Amino acid sequence: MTTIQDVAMRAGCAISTVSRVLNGSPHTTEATRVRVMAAVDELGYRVNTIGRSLKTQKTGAFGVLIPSITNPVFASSLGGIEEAARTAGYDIIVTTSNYDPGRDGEAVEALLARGVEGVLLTVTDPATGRVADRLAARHVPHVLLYNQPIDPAVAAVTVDNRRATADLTGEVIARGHTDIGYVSGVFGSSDRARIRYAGYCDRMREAGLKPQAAVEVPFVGQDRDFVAAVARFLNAPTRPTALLCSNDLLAIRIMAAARTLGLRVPEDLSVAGFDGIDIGRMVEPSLATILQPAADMGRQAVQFLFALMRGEREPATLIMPHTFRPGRSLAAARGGTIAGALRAAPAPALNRKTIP
Amino acid sequence: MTTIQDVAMRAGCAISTVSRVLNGSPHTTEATRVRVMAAVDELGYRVNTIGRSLKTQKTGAFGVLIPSITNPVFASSLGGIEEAARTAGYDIIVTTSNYDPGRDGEAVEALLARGVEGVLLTVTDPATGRVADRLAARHVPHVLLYNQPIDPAVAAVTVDNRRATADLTGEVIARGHTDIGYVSGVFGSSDRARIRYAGYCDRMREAGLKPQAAVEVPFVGQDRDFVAAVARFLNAPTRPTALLCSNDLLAIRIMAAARTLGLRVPEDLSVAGFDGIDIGRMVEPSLATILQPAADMGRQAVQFLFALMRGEREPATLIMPHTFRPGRSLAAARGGTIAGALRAAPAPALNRKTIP
DNA sequence: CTGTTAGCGCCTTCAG
DNA sequence: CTGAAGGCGCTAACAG
Repeated sequence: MTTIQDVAMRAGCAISTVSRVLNGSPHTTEATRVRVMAAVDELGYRVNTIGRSLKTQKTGAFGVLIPSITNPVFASSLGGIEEAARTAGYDIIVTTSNYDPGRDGEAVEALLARGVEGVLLTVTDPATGRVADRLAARHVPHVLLYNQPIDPAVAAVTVDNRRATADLTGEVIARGHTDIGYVSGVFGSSDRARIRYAGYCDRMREAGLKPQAAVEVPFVGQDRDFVAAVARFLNAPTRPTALLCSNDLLAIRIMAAARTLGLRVPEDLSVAGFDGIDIGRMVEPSLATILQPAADMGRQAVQFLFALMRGEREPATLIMPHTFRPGRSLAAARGGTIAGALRAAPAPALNRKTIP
Repeated sequence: MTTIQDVAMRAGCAISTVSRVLNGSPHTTEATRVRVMAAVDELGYRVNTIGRSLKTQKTGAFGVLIPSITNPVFASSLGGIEEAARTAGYDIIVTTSNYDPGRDGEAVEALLARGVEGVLLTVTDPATGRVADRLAARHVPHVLLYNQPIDPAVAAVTVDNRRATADLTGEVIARGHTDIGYVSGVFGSSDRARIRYAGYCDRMREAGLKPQAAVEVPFVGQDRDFVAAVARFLNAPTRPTALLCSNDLLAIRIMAAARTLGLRVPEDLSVAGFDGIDIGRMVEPSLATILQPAADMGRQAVQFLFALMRGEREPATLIMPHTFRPGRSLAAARGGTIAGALRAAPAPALNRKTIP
C-alpha cells in the first residue's frame, strides 16, 4: 500500500503539502502541485479513506435500512438512493430487517458503529421500534422513508398513505362496487398497512358503506400456504366484488391465487394494489394501483439527509405526490351484488383440490 | 462520543486492558472483565470501527457492484449477499454501474479507496472491462457473480449460461417449434446475453435448424420506444413461432408488447426467458424460463469470497445448477408454420396505432 | 507558500 | 495479568 508519505518523498516535499494539493487547498504553487500530482500518478497512490475518516470524523458514507431488497418498491427507492449518493460522492451501506422489528435496532447499531454520517430508514414500525430516538440521541441525522413518523420532529419522506388509499377506494366505489374488502400484510410489521387500511375505512364510511375487517395474510412464506390462506376468504360466501390490497406484490400474488382458485379477475373479482411497481403494468390483467414515486422518494430522502447534515434544514415530513394508475384488474361492478359474483364463479368445486 | 479512554478511566484501568476485554483476549481476570463491562454499559460505549480499522487494516466490509438494483435477479442475489454478509458480521457497500462499462472501473476504485476487504461484482463485460485485473493487482480478493470469467484464475459464481440456454432451446424444439427467434439486450453490455445466444445457436444447429440472428433491443428506455422496436420484428413476415429472450424482464416486457400489438401468447407466439425471477410465475401466462438460484448464488459468492480472504481457497469458477421452469408462455407449436401464426394474428391493423 | 507537529480511536508488542 | 507507548494514514493548526 502506498501512503501519503511515499508521495511526499517522491515529490520531495512534506506530507502536509501533498495533503493540501490533494484536497485542493488554495495555498499552493502550481509547480509543487504538478510535482505532487506526478508522484501520485507514478506511484498509483489513492487516499486511504479510513485514515482520513479518523481525522475528520467524516466517513463519506451513510446507512440505509429497508425491510427487504427483493420487494421492487424498496429496490426502486434503493436505486434512487444509490444514484443520489454516488453523485454526491457518498457510499451507502445497505442493511435489511426482513420486517423483523428486533433487527431494526441491531442494524442501526451496526451502522452507528461503522460511523455513518447519516441514516435513511424504513422501519418496521415507528410506533414501537423507536429506533429514530436512538439516532437522535446520538445526533446522527436520519430520514424515515415510507414510514409516517409519530414524532413530527423526525424527518420523513413519504406519501399520504391514508389519503391515497381513500382516493383509491373512491375509484373503486366510483365503478359501482359496494362490497369492497381489504387484504393486507401483517399490521404488526408495517405501519403503512395500518394507515392505508384507515384510509380505506375513511372513504367507505364517507360513501355510506361499511368498512370490512382487514384480512391480514402472512406475506412471506410458501406459495401453497398463501393460496390456502387466500382461499379461506375468497371462497367464503361473503366474498367481496372488489379487493384492495395493501401493496402491489400482495395484489399480484392474490391475483395469481384467485386464478388458481378458478376466479377471473376482474370479472369475478376486481383487485387493486398500492405502490406502483413496474411489474404491475406488465401483468395480465394490468394492476390498478396507487403510484408512489419510489426512486424519486429515495433521491429526495438523500437530499433531505444532506441538508440535515449540513444543518440547512430542520426535520419535517415531506409528502410526495401519489397518483392513481388505472389497470384492467379493476373493472365496473357487474350487477354489483354478491349473489351475482358467486353465481359466476364455480368456486366450491375448484377449491377442494387446492385446500388441504 | 465516548471512547475507549473514557471506559478505561471509568473502570480504573488502562486502555489496553479495556481493549483486551472487548476483544476477548484470554489473559484477563474475571474481576477486571466485569468492571470493564460495567463501565461499557454505563457509558453506552461502542467500539469505533474506523479507529480499529486503521490499526488492523481490516474494515469488516466488502463491496458489491451490480449493474442495477431494480432488476429482480440482481435484487435477489443482493438479498442473498446481504444476508450472508450480515450473518458473518460484515457490512456491504453497494454500487451500481447501470450497464455502463466506464462506471465499473470508477466504482471499483471508490470501493478500493474505502478499504473494502473484498469485492463481489457483476461487471458489464469481463472481456473488455478488465476491472478484475485491477483488483488482482492490488491483491483484493474478488468474486465475479453471473459473469463468466475470461481468465480462469479469477473466481466466479455463475450458471452454465450456454448450456442452460441450449437446454431451454431444446425444450422449445421439443414442443414442435422450428422457427425460433432470439431477442436480447445489447450484447455490448452483457456477456451473459452473448453467451446465452451462443447456447441457443448450439442447440439449433444440433437439431438441424438454422439459428436466427439475434435481435438486440435497448433494454432501458421508454415503454413506447420499446413497443415500437419490438413491433418492427414481431410484425415482420418472418416472425417466428417462438421467441427466446436473454432474460426474464425482457421476456415479460415482450409479452406485454405482443399483447399491445394484438398477438396472443402463447397461441400466436411462444415466449421463454432466462433468470427465473419470482414475478415470472405470477404473470399471465406464466413465463417459461431457466431458473438460476439467484439468492443462493449471492450467498455462495460471499462464502467463496471469505474463503479467498482467509486464503483457504484458490480462485475457481463455481457453476451453480440451473433448472427449466415450465410456464404457459411456452406452448406446443400449432401447425408449426409461419403462415398459420400470421393468419391468426390481425397484426397490420393494430400496429399502426402503436408505431409512430 | 511550505514544513513540523499533534493527535483522531484503537490495537499490540513490550515491560513490569 | 496489566500498564505504557508507538503507530496505522491522514488532516489541520501553527510556525517558519
